[in-house]
Amino acid sequence: MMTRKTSLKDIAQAVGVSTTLVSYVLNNKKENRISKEVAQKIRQAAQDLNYRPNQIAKSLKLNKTRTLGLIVADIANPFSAALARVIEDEADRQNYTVIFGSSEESPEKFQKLTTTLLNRQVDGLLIAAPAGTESQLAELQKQAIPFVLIDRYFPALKTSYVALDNAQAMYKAVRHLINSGYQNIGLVSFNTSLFHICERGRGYRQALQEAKLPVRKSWQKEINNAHIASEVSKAIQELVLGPKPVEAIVFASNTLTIAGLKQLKRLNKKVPTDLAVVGFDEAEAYELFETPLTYIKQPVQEIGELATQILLDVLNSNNRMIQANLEAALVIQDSTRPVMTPVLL
Amino acid sequence: MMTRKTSLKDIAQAVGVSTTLVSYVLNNKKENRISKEVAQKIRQAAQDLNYRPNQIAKSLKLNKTRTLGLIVADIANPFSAALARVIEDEADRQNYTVIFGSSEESPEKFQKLTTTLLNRQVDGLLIAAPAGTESQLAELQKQAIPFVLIDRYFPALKTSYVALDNAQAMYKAVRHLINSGYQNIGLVSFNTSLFHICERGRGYRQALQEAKLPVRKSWQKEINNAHIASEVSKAIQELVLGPKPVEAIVFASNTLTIAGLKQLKRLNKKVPTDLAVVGFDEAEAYELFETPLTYIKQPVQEIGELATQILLDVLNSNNRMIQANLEAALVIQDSTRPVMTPVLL
DNA sequence: CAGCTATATTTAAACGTTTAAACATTTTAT
DNA sequence: ATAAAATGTTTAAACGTTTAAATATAGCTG
Repeated sequence: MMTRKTSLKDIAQAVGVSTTLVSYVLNNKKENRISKEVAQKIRQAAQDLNYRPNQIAKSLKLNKTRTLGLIVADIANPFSAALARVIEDEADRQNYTVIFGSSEESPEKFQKLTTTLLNRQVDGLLIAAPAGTESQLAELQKQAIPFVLIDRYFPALKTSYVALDNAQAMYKAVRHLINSGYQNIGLVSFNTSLFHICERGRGYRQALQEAKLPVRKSWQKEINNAHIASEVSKAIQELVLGPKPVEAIVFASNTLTIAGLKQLKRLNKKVPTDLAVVGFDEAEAYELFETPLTYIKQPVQEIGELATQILLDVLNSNNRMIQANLEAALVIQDSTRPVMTPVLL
Repeated sequence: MMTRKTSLKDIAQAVGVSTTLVSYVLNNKKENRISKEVAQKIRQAAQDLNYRPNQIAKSLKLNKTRTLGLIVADIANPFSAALARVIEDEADRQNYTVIFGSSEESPEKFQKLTTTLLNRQVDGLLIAAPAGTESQLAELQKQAIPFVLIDRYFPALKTSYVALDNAQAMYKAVRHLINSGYQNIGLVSFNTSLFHICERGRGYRQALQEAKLPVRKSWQKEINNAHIASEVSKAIQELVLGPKPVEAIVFASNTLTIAGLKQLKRLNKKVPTDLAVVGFDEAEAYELFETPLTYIKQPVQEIGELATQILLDVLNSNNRMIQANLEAALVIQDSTRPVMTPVLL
């Protein structure tokens, strides 16, 4: 019953040649040396026996698995999911398979994941690193394991990465708000050491400073990623109902944006009448908000493709260390409608 | 430089024993036979040399990869993403790795994916099958490849599956609408041969029939999955603005629900004042809609866990063919607020 | 001390590939 | 006619594991 899968040996036996010859034919090697008839017979037999090369054996021999490991921050996050999809596509195009895992922002889970993936002999890694994993990455580097960081990176670490120009992205958003007549602008970001998030804060402050607007500590809310719902609710409440209410809020991630919009809805604050809002990232959810949202759009496609390409280049020893900070687009919609100036009224 | 990874052989050499012994020690086999000191020395050496077992070699030898293949319909869909996450977790708990791919509902892509995954010698497959893949599944079955269907299944195919009790789920939703005073109820579903979707239609009709309400063809919209945005827009328009407008709409998937809500917003129809709505599946997006949505909640966790467990049981030859139709919950919120009856006014 | 048992370790083959090198046969050149 | 070159195919080893079977050594029994 349980017929074993056909191997090169089986084909060799069927045709009456050596497995070597079968291997050569099926891999199109030494083409000029092999007689047409035999090659034909071998191909026919392979087809007849429904031959499927055993990638495991191949991997063992060649010490290459044509498999990439992908570690995302949280596969349930649409940004991660989109990235995973792009990377999977690009890898597939180059005949690579992707194994993925989600670190849930935990350094321990991250450690475990890299171990698992490396045990499976992935050829290289694409990593969205959680906070506090810098030393782990340095260790990988020391072991000469090829990897490319995506989305997040550590300025002190000399590695290839593909990320956003986060400061610029946020700067652009805040400039847009200022140009649209908003002056009291709040920020809802994370309480984290992650460099890319800090950069978003920096872009926000830089835009305010350049416009000679005050940079208030109380308007920069830092949320703990583990308690988004409650902390964002509180933050928004303080921003819009406090003694110095803001005229606009800019968010530093899609999850923060969604939590924020929910709370604004709950507080019955109207956008942009009561305040303007700029979201981060795209999300289907935004489209169901009362007002079409102005948001910072990340080039997910480019990030995923470039990162994959860099990694594959490294694997094919076309060595190149690349540090890319791609530019975000600001999609301007009604949530940041320009303020009617008193002069015009 | 590029130091090769340490193998059993290296450890054996370091300690001065055979690789066999190293293998035994590191796998805790023949424990009672091996001298404590040697075992200790071997373990120490393994640690010192940072030994990582080569899973590829192991797989080749044991003809088991401890890898599951997961084929989802579309990883960008939150339902798929959630499922992937649950499955990944459950597999990981049993020390299995998951390789996944997304068929995008295409039988060709599906074919390619199964081939890829099988070439990588996955031990078994978890499959959300696209329409038109029944024969491919039958073929897998013929080749005695262990798999479990998730979410979708084919009644004619004797396979293990874990899915929803789709008819029941929809029946429940429509009954709830009827009990809440709605009589003219529209359905937005897919134009597909997929059994689980058809079942949703059946549940809808059954509820209407039992309540002696007319079942109108024009109230059952069938959308082509490739053109959701445009076709749902049109369907909604017809349902709410046509000669016989409906009082309620029930959707047959999360994507349809989101597209529908967007259009209702565009048409400025108020829920539940102008009409009631029942969504399918959960989605973060629902929470940003003007009205908290009544929706059919799938037990994603259970589906993923059960499917994985069944597959693993099969792999451990605790054979069991299981066909599970799990029950959905109806989360009742404001979008189906009971109609004020004239009597009460 | 022969024979047995228990304990500790090794030998050798296998999993399914790849590939350098060897071998055998035919063709070409001189 | 013979050496050299070209053509076609095979041999053998290797990748890093696992594991049945063989072997070696010591301890015990009567």
